[in-house]
Amino acid sequence: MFRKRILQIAQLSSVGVAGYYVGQYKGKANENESIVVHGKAVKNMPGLPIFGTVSAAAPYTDSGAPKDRVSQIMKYGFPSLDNVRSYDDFVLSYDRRNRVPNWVFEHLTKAHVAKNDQVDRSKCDFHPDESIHPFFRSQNSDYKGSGFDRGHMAAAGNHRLAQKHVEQTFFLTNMAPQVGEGFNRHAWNKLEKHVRKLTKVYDNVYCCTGPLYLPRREADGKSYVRYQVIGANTVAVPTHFYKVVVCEGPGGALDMEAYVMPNQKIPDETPVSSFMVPPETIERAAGLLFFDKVHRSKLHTINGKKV
DNA sequence: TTTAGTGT
Repeated sequence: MFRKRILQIAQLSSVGVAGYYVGQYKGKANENESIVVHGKAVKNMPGLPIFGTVSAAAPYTDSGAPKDRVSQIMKYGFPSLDNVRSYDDFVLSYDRRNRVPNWVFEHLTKAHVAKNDQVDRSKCDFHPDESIHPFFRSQNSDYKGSGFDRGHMAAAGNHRLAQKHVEQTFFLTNMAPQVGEGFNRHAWNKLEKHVRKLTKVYDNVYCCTGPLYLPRREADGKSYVRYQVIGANTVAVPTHFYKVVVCEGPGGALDMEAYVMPNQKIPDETPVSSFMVPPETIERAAGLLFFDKVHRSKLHTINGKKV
């Protein structure tokens, strides 16, 4: 059934994701499995930042090496630490290589998405984010004439509590090139509205959004990841976008939904639900773990199905 | 309604 959904997406996008995931989505979430870190078995506990930058940067002393060895090796600086940026109403990780976000995180409630006459989207302008090094910063000129929209990852309509909040969603750090007609302005917008509507049912909605670069089988039978880049700063045009949401009901019950949509014109009648995929699929493709602190067994449903 | 780009 999941495979069928992926196939639908693959057909829609002519992107061969199907073979990529077959037999894999059941493989995750074995919480009792031990993981070897620094030659020691470590229990795979949700929320333990085994793979995080923090642990990579922390000195490891069990080998008898000098405590400050890491700081000696890295004397002149780490090439990157996660490039996380926190704004007033959303948080993102910026992909300096592709000049688009890795992921953007939002917390939505009824109040955050409610209509607010004090907030005017039309007063907002797209701005380059000066906190990003100029080598990696995307500019409005990169998008101009490209044929692609500056597509919000954290949607402007999700941040209506204050004018300042909606304005911050217009930083180019929150943008990725999206097909406008039939995608950003239609199918993707429909998905964003669906997520906003979840706040009518749930007290809290946690939403993670980002790009994907999925491999596709080409004429020679081999798979390649191929994507366009635009502008002087070679901003990557993702092949797909994902959205993973966790919804918290009144009793603390958790439901998860996960979507992947191809960055292309999508027929208007296509239901949002046809883009549902197992969250593991996105995690494997993106190299990210979503809602790692939530034990998957605490989830009542994933994509509307009992776990 | 919300998502934007282009032309003025």
